[in-house]
Amino acid sequence: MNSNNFYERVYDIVRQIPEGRVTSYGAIARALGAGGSSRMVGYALQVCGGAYPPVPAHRVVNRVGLLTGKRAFGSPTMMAQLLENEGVSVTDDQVVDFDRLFWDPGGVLGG
DNA sequence: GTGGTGACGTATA
DNA sequence: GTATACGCCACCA
Repeated sequence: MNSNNFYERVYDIVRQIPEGRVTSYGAIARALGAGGSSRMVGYALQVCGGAYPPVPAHRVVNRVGLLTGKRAFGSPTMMAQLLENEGVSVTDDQVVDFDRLFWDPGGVLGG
């Protein structure tokens, strides 16, 4: 399994995020068994640039829908634009209707 | 091997 | 409800 590494664990889940949806670090962390290690999730996404297939890190935000990792895309607005490209509205670096667009990785992986 | 850091989340005052 | 402190654990020096 290529998911033996912690990073790929995160990548695998993030890539499961459907288009036009978003999720939180905590949800991903719990899905991979990290639970309170939500910080490691974002850390992994920061270096997702060397992962393949590419990881839609722009679909991952904090638990309030805030685009905290926007700076990891090279531009402070790139993350928001990528989301808008998929139909996700973003205001003030914050996802609109986050609760509605929220996607639970465990709800799919768990079957 | 030890110390510091971090795209977060939870608990406490 | 707002503000502060802690924990969590993998990566880097």
